[in-house]
Amino acid sequence: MTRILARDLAAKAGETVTIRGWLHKKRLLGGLNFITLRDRSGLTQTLIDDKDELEKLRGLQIGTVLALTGMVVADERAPGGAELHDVKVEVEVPVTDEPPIEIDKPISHKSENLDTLFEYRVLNIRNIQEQKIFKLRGSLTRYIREFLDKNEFIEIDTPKLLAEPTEGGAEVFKVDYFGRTAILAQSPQFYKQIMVGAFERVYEIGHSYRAEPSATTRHLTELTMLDIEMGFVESHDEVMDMVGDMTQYAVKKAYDEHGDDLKSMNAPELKLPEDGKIPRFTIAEIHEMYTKATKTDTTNEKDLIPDEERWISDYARKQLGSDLVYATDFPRVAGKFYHKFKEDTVAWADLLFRGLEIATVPLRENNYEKMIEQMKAAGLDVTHEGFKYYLQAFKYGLPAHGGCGFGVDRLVQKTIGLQNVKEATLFPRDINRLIP
RNA sequence: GGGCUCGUAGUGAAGGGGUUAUCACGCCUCCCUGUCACGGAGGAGAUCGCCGGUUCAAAUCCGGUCGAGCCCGCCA
Repeated sequence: MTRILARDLAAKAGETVTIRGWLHKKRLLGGLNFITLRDRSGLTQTLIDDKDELEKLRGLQIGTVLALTGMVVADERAPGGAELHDVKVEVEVPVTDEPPIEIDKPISHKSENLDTLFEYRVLNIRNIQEQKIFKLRGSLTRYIREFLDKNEFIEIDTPKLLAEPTEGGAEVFKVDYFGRTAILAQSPQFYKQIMVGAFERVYEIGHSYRAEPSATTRHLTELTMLDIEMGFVESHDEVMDMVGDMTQYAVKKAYDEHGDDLKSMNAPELKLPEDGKIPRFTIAEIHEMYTKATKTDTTNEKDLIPDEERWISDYARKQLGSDLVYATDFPRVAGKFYHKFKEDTVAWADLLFRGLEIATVPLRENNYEKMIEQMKAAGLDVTHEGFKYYLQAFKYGLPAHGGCGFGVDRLVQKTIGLQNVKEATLFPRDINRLIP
């Protein structure tokens, strides 16, 4: 008999159907016994009154894979308004070992229990509430792709195994590569810029690897980055607007699609600027406002300190009605050799979402001679093989361009309001976790 | 890398010098015909992370160690 899903049960009243899924809950009341089955669409309640059928489930634990065949009966006492009666039980995969955790109840996300959360990820991802996080995540990246595709960006994939560190900055992982040393890519930075020379507009959603010994609620060693690069840009504003529009589009759509789920996860109410213009403050302005408001002097910092990120986000939400805010005009000293510089500042903005940096949005230097100059000024060996192919792109024609590095894990985390970025990741990798 | 906090049945928690180591959920047995965090009766399950020290006596105090969490730093 053809399988039907839990969500379609009510429409099949009066018919005999088969559902397949996992044993989710037994409620044995004696003569009247309820069995809840879980499939990808939800839960189905079934009523088993036949002693022999019930006996097939003796000793079988939650998670047992079952096929249940019975008559669909509409009954308002049943969750979802319908349930299965006169059920025939077929055990497809028996589970006899007691599961180490309970999955029919909310899984603890308290920070002190995160270790258990990830230790038993294989099982707790079967929890319906837990699955909402990753269904939302799937939707967010789907809407991001939708927006970028509409705007004629090409999705690309670039290598994660690289020859050697050339960019500076974050620490890299080294791996043995047939006797040579390879490194894991910290970002697709070079490759996406190179691709601007061919496609103008490109993006990639892929993994980046950071060997920084950062033990915080916002760092992973393996993270999912959305990298975007667009050519023939007129201004930094144009890039910031594009990234801002994309973010608002994806988050708004996700809220529309998953409103009930987000509510059940206690996600904050979404606040986006009515005119679609994300508020902007320069780093210097934020330092000044923060210093004035908190009496903590940050005016000599080159970047925002984490508390400033939270503070300015709080300000933007409460005063300006926006969960998103841009911090612009980083001081010149914060810039890297591939950035486009202004007089005292660098064309680099951070997009903050609910207190956390979720994207860096810079403009790149595209002039070959200037690049060489800036690389030398940064103390880099421009004749190094690692730069050869990168510089070819500049030498043979790279238009003005800019883009962003956008943390997908952080976007998911903050959309829901999770405390730790790892909670938004199926199998997080951090400074001391490599399994499962 | 620095600071602070925490390791007690499978899971989540209580207890902070002398207890038979407590509770909830889960698990096992039995009762229960409308449960949906079902209910009721009974039961099993813990050398209190590990090593050492103090003490007549350590889950409890001290030191070390291992593991975890949070904040800071680092960080495209």
